[in-house]
Amino acid sequence: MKRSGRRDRTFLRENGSEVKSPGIKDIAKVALVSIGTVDRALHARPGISSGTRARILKIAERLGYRPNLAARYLKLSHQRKIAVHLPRDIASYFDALRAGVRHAAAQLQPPLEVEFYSYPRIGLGDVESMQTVLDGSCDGLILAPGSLSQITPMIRKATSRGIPVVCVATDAPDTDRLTVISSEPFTSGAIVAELLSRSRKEPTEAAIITGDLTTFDHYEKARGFRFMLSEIGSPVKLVEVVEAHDEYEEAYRKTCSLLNRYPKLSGIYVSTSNSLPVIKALEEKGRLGQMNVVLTDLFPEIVPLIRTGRIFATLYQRPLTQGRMAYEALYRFLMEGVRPRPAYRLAPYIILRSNIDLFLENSPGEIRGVSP
Amino acid sequence: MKRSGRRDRTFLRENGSEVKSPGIKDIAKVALVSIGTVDRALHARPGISSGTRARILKIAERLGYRPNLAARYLKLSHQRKIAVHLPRDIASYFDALRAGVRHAAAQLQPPLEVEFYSYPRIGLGDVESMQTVLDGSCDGLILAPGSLSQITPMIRKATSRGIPVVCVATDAPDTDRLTVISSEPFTSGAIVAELLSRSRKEPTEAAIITGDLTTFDHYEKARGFRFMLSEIGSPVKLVEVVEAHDEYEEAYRKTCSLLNRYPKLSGIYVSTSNSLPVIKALEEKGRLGQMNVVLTDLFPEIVPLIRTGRIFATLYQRPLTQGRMAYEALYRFLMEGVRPRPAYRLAPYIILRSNIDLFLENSPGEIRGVSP
DNA sequence: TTGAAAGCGGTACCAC
DNA sequence: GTGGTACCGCTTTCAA
Repeated sequence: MKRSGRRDRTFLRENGSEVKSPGIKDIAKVALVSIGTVDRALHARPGISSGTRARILKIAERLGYRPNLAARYLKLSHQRKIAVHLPRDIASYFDALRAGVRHAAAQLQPPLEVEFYSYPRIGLGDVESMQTVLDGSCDGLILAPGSLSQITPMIRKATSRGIPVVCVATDAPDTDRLTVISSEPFTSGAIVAELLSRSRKEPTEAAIITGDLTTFDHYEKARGFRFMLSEIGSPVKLVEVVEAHDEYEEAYRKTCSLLNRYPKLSGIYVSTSNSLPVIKALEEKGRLGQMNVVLTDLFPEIVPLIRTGRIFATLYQRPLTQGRMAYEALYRFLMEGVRPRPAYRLAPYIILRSNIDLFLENSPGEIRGVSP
Repeated sequence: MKRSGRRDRTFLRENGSEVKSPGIKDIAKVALVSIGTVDRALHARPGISSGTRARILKIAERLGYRPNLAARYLKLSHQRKIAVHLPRDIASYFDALRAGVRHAAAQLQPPLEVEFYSYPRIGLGDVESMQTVLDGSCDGLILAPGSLSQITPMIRKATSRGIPVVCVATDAPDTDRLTVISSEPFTSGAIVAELLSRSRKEPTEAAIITGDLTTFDHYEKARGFRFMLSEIGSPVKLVEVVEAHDEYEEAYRKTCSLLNRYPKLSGIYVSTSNSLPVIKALEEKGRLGQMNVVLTDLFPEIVPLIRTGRIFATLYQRPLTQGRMAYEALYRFLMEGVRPRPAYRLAPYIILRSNIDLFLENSPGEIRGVSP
């Protein structure tokens, strides 16, 4: 039987007995130097001759030296601190994102100190929020860059001071942020186009209700939608892209108008979280349940609509995972010096009538599953 | 501006200055005892009067004592070892599961020592594989319980010796395994039924190709499929459930026969990984691309078929996540005494033409994303 | 029943 | 350039 083992802190001696994995003392003993010298060699510190350094490094490698992180953190126990700047709105989304950060922080030992700063909503209070923290001091930043023109220089300032910045939810291009974790909007749009097109032969009409096409995320969703329609030669025709600017009244009004103008409209894709006014309009016109409606994100009001099939699907942008990954990326960079990829683009989950209960079972509070 | 902080190892003194979080020394100082006594109190060790214990515990609570895990692990550095027993087949699935375990092991510090044991396939060599490890010694077990009748007593034996067992991929009911991490089969079947039914008005026929209906996982998928058909009043009629016993030849032969007998069959759900023979049969009969086909799991041969739309979808059972969660559950139990939920049921991912590339971008080797 | 002290494996600092 | 040593917070052992 094959037996492929993995030994982290122990290794097999030739006689087969297990011994503890080597530490700097073992290296020192073999190299006939002191542990101080070994330390200098391993960390490329000054005050050591290149000859001994090379010799020690080779020995360390031969012995399979791996530092004991517990010991290191114990000694260096100066707590690092990161700040998380996110809007309060939309709560269902950003609360989950914060929960993801918290979850990851509880998992990775030793934890970073995390401070949460909340401002009313994107574009309102975000700049001030970040300003206060830059005046103070912290070792890393997680934020959702809303008003790009104002946030971009702040990100620059932070990184120029050596403070790594991780963007979540949306990206800040042309900055040297450490990385970005976001749901991939183009794919979201493409998925919806595919779902709405599936097994239709006769031509039908669909519309998108979005926020603002100058927003990268919103634009990309529409682009992905169009792309997939043509890619699969869909019989669905996109008749309109409605910008509702994430306002309740505007979305309601424009949806009513849309439904009046397209009595045969059979599909709607709401590509932001602003879906409640759209549903209200559909309901009032008696067309909820008659059309294929795909939404974005999941919150309590949506659940019964999906359970009963009045809403076909919603795309869940995995805020919990985003938060967890943002923390992890920052953690590994701060604690281990590991640079993450420049971007992590998550595939959204497709939530349907058939799987929504499983999603709900796994989400509330418990986040990813294994926590208490 | 609201500022909700979270302090793990530091706390705010009344004057607002940050100090390090209290350790057992601080408790000892306040309680006017030695750190040894504090230790006895905190760990409910013998040799301490219940009076002082209560007093110390109260002080510890008041100070918000949280043990420094780095220090604890440093001192206790006896490495715990877990064994992972999984079949070699189906490699695309179980290799990913192993990778998930490895990934989690690299994340959670200090790592457990992980030994991988592989046997040819479920039902072949699994019992022997587990036997060897029970003879040896380890602190925990991760395994896919295949031949229930034989594995069940071994799980009993392990747990009776105090060795926790985590099941993955499939469950072993009526044992006291610590927990099970698996993809939810009933939901898988339900999702496929919903996908195949969507926006069909005229009656159509569908079939399931499965392994063996006496296998819980396979049975549940068929049950979920049937359930969702009736739940949504689907026009799709399930005409046959074919058992192919995960054999290539048998699946090919039976699919050919199926296609001959149902010339109007428009949907097929392959509920195990054994999809290649089915695809071959479809291709030879010229019906690949003509029908709605939904598969299970993702491996290289499938990718181009989905990209070109010849296969509608595949349900990905998230082996990486399963592996990661299994390790995490075992880790938290062994290291922190945290008991996991009795079962974690994962929602499968729906992979379509529109999102397959994003899945591939995030999967290969990099597993969950943030690792190097 | 309690106190004192020795490490665990690193890092950092001082003395040579 | 190099060696020696204190110390991080906790567990454990031995002595009182």
